[in-house]
Amino acid sequence: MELPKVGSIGEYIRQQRQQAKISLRQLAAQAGVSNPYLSQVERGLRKPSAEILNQIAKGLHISAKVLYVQAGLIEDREPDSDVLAAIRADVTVTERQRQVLIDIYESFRKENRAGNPEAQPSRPAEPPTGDAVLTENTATPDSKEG
Amino acid sequence: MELPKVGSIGEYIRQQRQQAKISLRQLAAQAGVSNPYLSQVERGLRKPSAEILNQIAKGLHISAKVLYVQAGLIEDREPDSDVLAAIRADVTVTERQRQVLIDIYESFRKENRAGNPEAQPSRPAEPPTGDAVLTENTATPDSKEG
DNA sequence: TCAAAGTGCTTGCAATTGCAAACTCGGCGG
DNA sequence: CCGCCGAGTTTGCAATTGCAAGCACTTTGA
Repeated sequence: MELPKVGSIGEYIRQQRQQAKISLRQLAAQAGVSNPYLSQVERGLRKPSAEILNQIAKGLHISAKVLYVQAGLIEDREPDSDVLAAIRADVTVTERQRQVLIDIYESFRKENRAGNPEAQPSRPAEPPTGDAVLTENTATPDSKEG
Repeated sequence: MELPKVGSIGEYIRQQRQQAKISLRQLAAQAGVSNPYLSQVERGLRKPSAEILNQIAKGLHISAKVLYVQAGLIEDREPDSDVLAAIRADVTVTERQRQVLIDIYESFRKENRAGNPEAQPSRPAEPPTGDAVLTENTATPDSKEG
C-alpha cells in the first residue's frame, strides 16, 4: 500500500474511497457524516477531528490509525525500537519474564554487533527473506502501532 | 501504571500532572496551551482535540497515545501482537534469534494463561513463578484493556 | 502583619468544525 | 426536448474549541 505524505488526509481519504469504488455520498452515509462535509474534508477545506476520522475509517473499512497517521496525529513507529518497548508494555507476561526476554534480546543484539554481522547461523537465503519481511511490515501501517 | 476508565481524560491528565508534581500553569506552559483551557479540560468542561492532547502529552513527557487511548480515540492494542510484530520486524537480530525470542515469548504467555489464578507472587525462578506473576497481572487493570 | 507571587477558575470572544438546505452538473430514459 | 436521479459542491448557521484578560483564593517571605 502506498502511503502519501503525511498531511494530505483529504487526498488519502478520496483515494481510499475511489479504490473502494464508492461514491462520496455512500461513504458519507457509511461513515455517518454529512456528505458536504466529507467533500470539504477530501478537498482540504476542513480539518476533521479524530472522531470524524474514526467514523470515516469505519466507513472505509480501514483502521482508524492509518488515518491518524495520515493526519499527523500519531507517528508511524520505528520497527527497531519496538521490540524493547513492546516487551516492556506487554502485560500478558510477568515482570520477570519481560526481563528475561529483554536480556535475551539484548544479548542477541550484542552478539550480532560483536560477531560477524554476516554470520547468519541459519540458511543463506534467510537474510534476504528478513529484509523482505521488513519491507512488508514497513508497508503495513497497522503492524507499526505500538 | 493505573489506567482509569476510558472517558475521563481530564481526570487522567490531572492525575498525571499531580504525579509529576507540577502546577496547572506549569503544565500549560510546557504543553503550549492556555492554562484556563487546561483547567477546563481537566474538569471535563472542554473536550480537547487530538492535537491538544498531543501537546499535553509532550508537556507531561508521556506518550500521546496513552492520552488518545484515554480519550477513546484509539483502542489499546493487544500487547501480544506488538511484541510478536516487533520481533518479526527487527533486523538487528537474526532469523533464528527472532524465532527463539518468539518461542520463549509464546511459552511464557502459554504458561501465564494456563497458570493458577491463585496469588503466589514470590520467587522468580520456575514456571510456578510464572503462575504467581499471572495473578499479579490479573490485578493490573492494564491487562483488562483492549 | 502585609504585599507579592503563585494557583486555579470565570468569562467573553474569534476561529473552527460539522451539519442541513440548496445548488449545479452529467447521464439516462421517455 | 424534458424530467429524474445520482454525483459532488456551495452556503449559512449553531455548537464547539482554544485563547486572553481578569478574578478569587492561597502561599510565601520580609
